Amino acid sequence: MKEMKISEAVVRRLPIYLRYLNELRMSEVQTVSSQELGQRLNLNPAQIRKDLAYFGEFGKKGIGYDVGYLIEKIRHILKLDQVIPVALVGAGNLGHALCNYNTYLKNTMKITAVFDASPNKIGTQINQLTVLPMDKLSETVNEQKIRVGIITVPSAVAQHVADQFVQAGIEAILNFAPTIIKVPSHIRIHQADFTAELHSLAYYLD
Amino acid sequence: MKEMKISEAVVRRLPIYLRYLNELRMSEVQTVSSQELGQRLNLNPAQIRKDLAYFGEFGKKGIGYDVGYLIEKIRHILKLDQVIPVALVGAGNLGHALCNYNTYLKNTMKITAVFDASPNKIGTQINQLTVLPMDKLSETVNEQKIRVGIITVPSAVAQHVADQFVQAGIEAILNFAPTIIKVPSHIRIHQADFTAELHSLAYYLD
DNA sequence: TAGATTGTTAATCGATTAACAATC
DNA sequence: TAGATTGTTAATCGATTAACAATC
Repeated sequence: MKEMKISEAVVRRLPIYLRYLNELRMSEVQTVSSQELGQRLNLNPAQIRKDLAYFGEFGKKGIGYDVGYLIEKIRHILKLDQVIPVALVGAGNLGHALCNYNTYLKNTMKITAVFDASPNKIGTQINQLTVLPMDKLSETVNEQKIRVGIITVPSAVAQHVADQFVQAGIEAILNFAPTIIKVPSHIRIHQADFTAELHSLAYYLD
Repeated sequence: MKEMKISEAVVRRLPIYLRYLNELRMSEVQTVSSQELGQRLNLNPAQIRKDLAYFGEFGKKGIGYDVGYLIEKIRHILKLDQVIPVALVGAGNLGHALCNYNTYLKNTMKITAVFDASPNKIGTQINQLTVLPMDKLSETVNEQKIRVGIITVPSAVAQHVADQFVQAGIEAILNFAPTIIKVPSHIRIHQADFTAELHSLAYYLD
């Protein structure tokens, strides 16, 4: 059980559980069943129980899950029981928007450095952060122990930015540019592809 | 074959194919094999052939696929051989960023109206669009035959905006707010959830 | 105790991949 | 013709769901 490989589908659901559990805690709900979770999140209760059971026995038979305890556990599983420093490259509107989520994400992932190639952007402020030039990337990643990189630059330069992230020693990348970028296999990469999302939506129109 | 149900996984890959094919066309590449596509997109060639075969026989044995022809076909399958008018609610940084994609998406989905509840935002310009008040939503959706809605408002009001979209007669929604919203079953909804994406990324850190 | 709900096994369902005849 | 590559079937793999004993 210790060394079981967890599927990507499971890992993608955990943050969804976590978010709703946080809402429940804010409403001072003490306990929740897989049934209630499933109802709210449009998921099968058996699936939720199975997902959680990969990591331990977090529930109580006949009762359900303690909200606070389950939050703790999922945060730990996702390694979100620590602040993970994040760098963002591309100080446009999208980069700006993402920086605003720092408050929302406060005790977990935190954007601690913003970069841009354009002299117009360098030196400007985004929230409390000063936009840095690209040649400070490697140095900053090291100093601040940044582990994750976010790419919000145009597609044409996304691969180049990814290469610089990899060079600098980042462990994972979230790419918003609408293009598939290549990274070495030890780097985790997720695609946040708004245009593909919209295009696949069109298929379902009548 | 006419009435076969296509899985969501297949539909999500089509825009990825389309995008790379467009790149190939720009480089004046005439023909591409499933092998080459797979290599570039990190997909199994058999999967690509199977995906395409759900919709017809688009390739030539021994040769591969004609780039221009396949683009035509996928655009048609995704209903992107027409301009689909889109409304966006939430004229913040994120909304602003998405409006900038209009150029990129030019002959397909097009944001034709932007709304916001805040008096500070109403009347301001985003690209060529004037930000409208929420009470113009229904009217505008009807007049412009808008079929898709994008939500870029805070989580707390996302459900309310979705309800208004549904009321106005929209067919599909792309929600950027980090919360699960509920819509009637005839409405297609996709989640563009940046925070969940980041959180699941953390799991894969060492 | 009776009712509720978990954790887990077994059954089902669906998606991916391998293999290959057809054919350009 | 020989080499390449499709379209498609069969095999494999994996994920979801149903069912239920255990137990709070």
